[in-house]
Amino acid sequence: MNTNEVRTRFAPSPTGYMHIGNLRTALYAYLLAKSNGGKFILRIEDTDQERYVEGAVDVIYRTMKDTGLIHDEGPDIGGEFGPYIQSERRGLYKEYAEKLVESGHAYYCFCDKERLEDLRARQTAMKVPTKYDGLCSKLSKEEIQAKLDAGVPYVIRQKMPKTGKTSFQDEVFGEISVENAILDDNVLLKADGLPTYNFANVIDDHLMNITHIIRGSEYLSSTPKYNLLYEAFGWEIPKYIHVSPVMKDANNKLSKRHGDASYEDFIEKGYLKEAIVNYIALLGWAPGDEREKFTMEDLIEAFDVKGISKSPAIFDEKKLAWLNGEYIRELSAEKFHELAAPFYEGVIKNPDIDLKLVSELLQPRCEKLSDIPEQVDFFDNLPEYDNELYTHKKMKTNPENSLEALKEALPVLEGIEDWTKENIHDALIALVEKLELKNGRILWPVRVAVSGKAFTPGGGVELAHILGKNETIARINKGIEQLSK
RNA sequence: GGCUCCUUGGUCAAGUGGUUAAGACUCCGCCCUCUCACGGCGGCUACAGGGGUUCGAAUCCCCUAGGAGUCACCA
Repeated sequence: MNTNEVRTRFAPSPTGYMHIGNLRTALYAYLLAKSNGGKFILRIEDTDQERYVEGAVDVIYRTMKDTGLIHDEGPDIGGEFGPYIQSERRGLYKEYAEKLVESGHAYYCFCDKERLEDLRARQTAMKVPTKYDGLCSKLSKEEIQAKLDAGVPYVIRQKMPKTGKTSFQDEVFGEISVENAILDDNVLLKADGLPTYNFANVIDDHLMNITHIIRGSEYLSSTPKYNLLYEAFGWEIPKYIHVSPVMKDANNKLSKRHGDASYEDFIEKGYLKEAIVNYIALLGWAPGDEREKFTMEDLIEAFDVKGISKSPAIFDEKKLAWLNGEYIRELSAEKFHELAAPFYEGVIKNPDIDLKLVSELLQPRCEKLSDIPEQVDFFDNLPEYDNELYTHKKMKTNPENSLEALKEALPVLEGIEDWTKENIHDALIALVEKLELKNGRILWPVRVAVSGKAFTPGGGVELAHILGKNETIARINKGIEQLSK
């Protein structure tokens, strides 16, 4: 193995859906590895059996594959540092925890939940920091052995130094340093024999040769404790890259628990995965130049830890929508139609409507695919509309002259043999010229009559073409009829 | 509350002692135009506040305010 190789990991716990913040962390880890020609590892942290959610692992696999965050090692594909699921590594942590006990960096603790709760309650009441009081660290060897022999349940706690301070260099936040005295003697190994995150992540990151740890800034304050562990083992401390959370608004993180959209929700709404990846890459990271559109390859090439910002970023769906619109417009007509098709279902049932033509109209007019239904609802059925729709100041139209316009347009349309867009256009423009009017005087009333709406994708000519001759004539007649009343 | 951090327009952000303080989204206006959208052009809006240091501070230091994270046998 190349000892200089950059190795990063994404280590989610399978407790629910993949939310945007998680995905972004995974993205950054992937980008850091790939921009350095390194390896990206997926590790599932399922040491908390109580929070395990069935199917959550599959969501993780699916999302990563979908977005192109392809891992080089992981539970599903293996690798030389497996297993990559913490619960399958359970046997290995105990040995390390015991090593720490031997070297004096950890100790057995037999305190039960009641005592700990009581302790915490008293400390809270006294307005004193809540931390373990170290009672069991004072146990003699004999006392410990006796309890062990008696089968008293125990945990192993990390023994923190009482003096001095621990500091480290974070790649984005700079130097972070804390007084050792305030560090709590955290549980390393739980009574069920499984490690806590605090312990497992250190052991696993080391055993898996992780060189750069990218994770949320919520771990910033506990990182010194992890470093003490690395030091106790005599292991090399990895580089840390902590990233600030993605926020819903100024005060709240984006979270699935609060009903905020997950990756899959955005896909359902008709956002393109490329746009989502592109957008979240820019949420909390900037390339340093003015580019805004990035393919995954571009991101790999441009990514640099220096561009990661310290402050939290608020997720702005408007900007995502804009970016998504950019991606939609770049699609080939075929591809767009393929993606749009599901959104016509149940909205346009008339088999005479050529959906490909509808797609042509829609492609420059939607930011996300879910914008489609409301834009095309008039194709199947002409909505009820008010005659006032015929009034348009700029077009200089009103119900009276619109009635005249429709009456003029009707025979012209009826006279078109070959119902093509060009023919419809040319015929109506010829009429406009004959009557010496502005285009809008004829075309606006036609558009209103065939659609019954104030805004439509495309103009009267396009809509008439898609609706077909019979339906167009019928709708013009309907317009004439209701304007004549 | 203790500790660790954060703070450039409404939002994302560039910026590392000297700039008219970029750019993008949003919003507004104009152009294009048969509506809408696309596209083009233009505009509004920012260095949280107060002290220093310096010839000079968004950039360095201190204080204040606001915000976040963390203080579990969760991760």
